[in-house]
Amino acid sequence: MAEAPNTKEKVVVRFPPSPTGFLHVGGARTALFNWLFARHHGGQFLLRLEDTDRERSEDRFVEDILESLRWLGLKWDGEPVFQSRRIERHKEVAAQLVEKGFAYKCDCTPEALDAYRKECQQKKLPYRYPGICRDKKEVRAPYVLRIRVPDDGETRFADMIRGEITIPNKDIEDWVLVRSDGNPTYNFVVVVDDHDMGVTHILRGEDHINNTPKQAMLYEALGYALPKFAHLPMILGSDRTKLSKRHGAASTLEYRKMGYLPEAMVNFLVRLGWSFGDEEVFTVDKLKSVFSVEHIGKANAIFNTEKLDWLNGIYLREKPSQELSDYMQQYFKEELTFAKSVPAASFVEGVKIIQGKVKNIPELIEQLYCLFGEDPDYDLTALKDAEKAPAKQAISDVSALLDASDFSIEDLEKRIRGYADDKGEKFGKIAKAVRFSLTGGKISPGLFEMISVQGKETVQRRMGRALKALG
RNA sequence: GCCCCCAUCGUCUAGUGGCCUAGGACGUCGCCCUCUCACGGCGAAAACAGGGGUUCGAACCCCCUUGGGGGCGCCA
Repeated sequence: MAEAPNTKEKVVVRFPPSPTGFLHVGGARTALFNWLFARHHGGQFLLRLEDTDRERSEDRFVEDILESLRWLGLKWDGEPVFQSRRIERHKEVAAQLVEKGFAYKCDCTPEALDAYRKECQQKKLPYRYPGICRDKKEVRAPYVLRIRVPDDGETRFADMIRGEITIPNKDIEDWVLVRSDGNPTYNFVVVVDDHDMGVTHILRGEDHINNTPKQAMLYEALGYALPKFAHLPMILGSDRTKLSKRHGAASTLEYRKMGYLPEAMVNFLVRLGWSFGDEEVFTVDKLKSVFSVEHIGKANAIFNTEKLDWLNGIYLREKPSQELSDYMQQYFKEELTFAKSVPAASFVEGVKIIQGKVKNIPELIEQLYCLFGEDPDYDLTALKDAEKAPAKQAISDVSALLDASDFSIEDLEKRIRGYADDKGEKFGKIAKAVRFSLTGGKISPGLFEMISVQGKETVQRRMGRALKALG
């Protein structure tokens, strides 16, 4: 049953990656949850590139992120916002903050602070900016802008997943709003941008919980309405730590290369931290109708691809062969050059008889190569010695039998099964010999389907070569 | 060290006080189906971290311990 989207509440969410690296699967899942949340509520899903760290931001990462989202089918609304282009606005708000007395200038040097930080570590004391410049009348450039955090009290906020979260103000330092070079920091701009973009709900990783009170103070200081927060459980690597570059194929697009279908990836990712009773397999449409934060869990999940493989097999099996062929032409063109001269219709037929037996696209391509690539090398160990002579006989008989066949599956089945019956042989034996002649080994798609797809010329040529190999 | 969050099979999870001798899924292992490989079917092993409460009754509520994760930047 499609649940009617809640149209009463306006929903605007955003996904704000920073283009300082590839989009890893944790980020992809955050994007997915946001997108699903927006689609479920008939709201907007905005994209913002947090590229204020000019040193580390790169265009290729922007492209990687956009391409990852496109691949997964997570269409964003409107044009992506580049945070770096909003710096004048950020400075304007910073000035307001100083004017209202919520922020002050600080000329402590990074070196001095580092030394103090080390000292704290040695003494096993918690480090926090000690407030040296809080009441200074005069500061010398270069200086940073710090927010004045109350010494007492606590800051609390509601989390849609975890309930109320409370953090004592004494544990929050007078953090930097604007760097000495004039560039604003993350915790500051994120508030300004989310407000300006009209963001109503923030779904993000649990690693941001500690940033939330800092941001909440700013919302209050600026008189902005506080959005609703939902801190998602994290996806951890197999070593149970936060996902990062060193976790092998952490980049989303790598999974495309590994031959996972986007629908499998989406299905897999959504089940990491979200559930819907006993159901495991979801179409995107179904997700749009049933997704809800209430079913998001609290505990971190380990990224383990066993279930992904299973899901991928399901989606591979179900995908219309023509669509799957097109998909492969789009993303695996290089790998398919061996099939250039194969007629399109035969290629699709080939895909059709293999797609149900593999769990990713490289495996599918490997099998297609067996069908359409170069003739195989014959692995004589595939047949026991005692099987070789009867196999030769069967191969040569079947080859002759095929002269008159129209190569339809029905006709092939009738002829070959008939031959086995006539000979008083088990069909399995004949099949094994024929399979060997066409593949050089013992594994193949269904025999008749394979023969039909390969066609008379290839089949008889390979049979001839097999006979030669058998001596 | 300080702060925050979390805790059910190996993994993803259902479970919101009695329906739980804890359900599903992946993976693993048997068996069946079968022209091979897959698919599919059937079955098995496999978990409430520990200790205290509260209650007639606790996987579920509270506290402590332990364990795990995250955060403590002029990164985002």
